[in-house]
Amino acid sequence: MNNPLLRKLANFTELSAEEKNAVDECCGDARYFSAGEDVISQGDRTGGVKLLLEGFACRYKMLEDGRRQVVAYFVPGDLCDLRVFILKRMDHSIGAVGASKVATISPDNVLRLTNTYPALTRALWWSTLVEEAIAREWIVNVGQRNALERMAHLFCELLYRFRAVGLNEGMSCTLPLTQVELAETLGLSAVHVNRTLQALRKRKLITLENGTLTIENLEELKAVSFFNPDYLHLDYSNEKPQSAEREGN
Amino acid sequence: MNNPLLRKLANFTELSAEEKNAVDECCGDARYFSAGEDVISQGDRTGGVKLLLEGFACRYKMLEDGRRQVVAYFVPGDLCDLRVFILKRMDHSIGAVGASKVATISPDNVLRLTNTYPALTRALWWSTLVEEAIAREWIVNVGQRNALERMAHLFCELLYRFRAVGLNEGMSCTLPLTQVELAETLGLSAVHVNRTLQALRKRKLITLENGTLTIENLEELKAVSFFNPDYLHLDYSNEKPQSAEREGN
DNA sequence: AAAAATTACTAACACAGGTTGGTGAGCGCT
DNA sequence: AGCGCTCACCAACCTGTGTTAGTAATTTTT
Repeated sequence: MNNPLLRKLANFTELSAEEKNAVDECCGDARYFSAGEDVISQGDRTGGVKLLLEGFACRYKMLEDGRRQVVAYFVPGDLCDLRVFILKRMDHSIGAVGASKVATISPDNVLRLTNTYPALTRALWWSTLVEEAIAREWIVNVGQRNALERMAHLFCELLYRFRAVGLNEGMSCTLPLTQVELAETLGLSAVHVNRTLQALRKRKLITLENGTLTIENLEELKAVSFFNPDYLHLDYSNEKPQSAEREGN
Repeated sequence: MNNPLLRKLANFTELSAEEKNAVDECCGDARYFSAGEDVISQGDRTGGVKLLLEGFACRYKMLEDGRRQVVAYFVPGDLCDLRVFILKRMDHSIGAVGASKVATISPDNVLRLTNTYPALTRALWWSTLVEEAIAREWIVNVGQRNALERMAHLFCELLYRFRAVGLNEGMSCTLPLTQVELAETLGLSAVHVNRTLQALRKRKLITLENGTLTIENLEELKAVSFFNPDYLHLDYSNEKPQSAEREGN
């Protein structure tokens, strides 16, 4: 089964074959979006829940004067809030950052799944709680950390998240971000993003080229950014660090 | 019925007397916390859901080097994430800012309520979605806005939220925040908070003294901070601005 | 009622990060 | 081949905000 949502949920619990099938069937009709295209725009009526199957996407808000802030990234397997359809209109947009494949799960299907499978429901709630925790950590990031720390922290987070769905290659992952987009994510100017990237490269912490991020020294990158992965709640069985390439921390 | 949670949910839907009673009964045993005291601390095992009944509280995270960031405020009627008990440990703390009264609703009661009353369940989901939307707006706030805009935006938000539970007196509300706490909320230094407060006072936009915030010119305060209340989703019946002292935009 | 903390507030200086105005490489058009 | 566009990158200068080091007024503790 290579549904990235199932790979993600496996970080929290084990699901039965029946549950996995039920999820898979809901991801049937998917649409492709090209880089820069909006999946949903601010002000749209809220429809079904979106699931990113392939690619890289973001959630962003615009200020009236044109400033833009990215408030979340989606890696494959990420759902965009399970219950949005309760609200009337989107107060922000979802945009494809790289070319992406997105499935839409209808409200009916969400209700059917959550009414039928308690273990699956718990796993889905876990994923929304993680999403909220990430948002909080981003507030800390822009509020307290300086440019270098912020960027280092973001890269740590993204590596962990790609790894959680098996989309890393060792310490590398595909990350089709421009420096302007990074700036709009970190609350910096594009020029300063450039300076900061160079500082990270000079310190042999990362490389970022051709849409690929490689972390050269994860321990050091975590240390300079005060990165503590607890907020990702990837601790499968009672409070142990996740499996795969398990780390200190 | 003067349960602040019910007053808040009334912004989204009308609940039956039975549903209101069911909620009320779950708020029975409450505890008092004094200013500065932690309601829950980072690392604690997650227990029941907390409901702020009176006072003012915050959610905050600490960095290892002592920096602190407030990532949310709670006004009476606010629940602290409906489903936290799915996670094992708190990745942040909840602290009383002013003296506060907090009820604890057990996981069992949450499950019972949501399994029994669909309309109530929808209203509770609405409140968690609003909480998430506020977190996102805070990312925008610290990421894109300068000191004056940030502070103005926060004060607008708080007035709207106090008003939604009937805890305003016209353009005033009780806000027992020190300048240091404001600094830790807005990602500024305490000194700059002081400067910015004075700028807001000089421009006749607000006063803040003795723990009371008064907004002297809401329209202007909204304008300087690009405040758009849509993200609070207080639109009761189809897309109309809320009642009470209804405003433009 | 004295002592100790906490809080609001001020001034002078320092610096992180923003702004402006560039260059050149790469890439998809026609 | 040439045009337009995007992107990474660079240098010089400017400014918003942080830092440090205070004073004075309140509040809390003893």
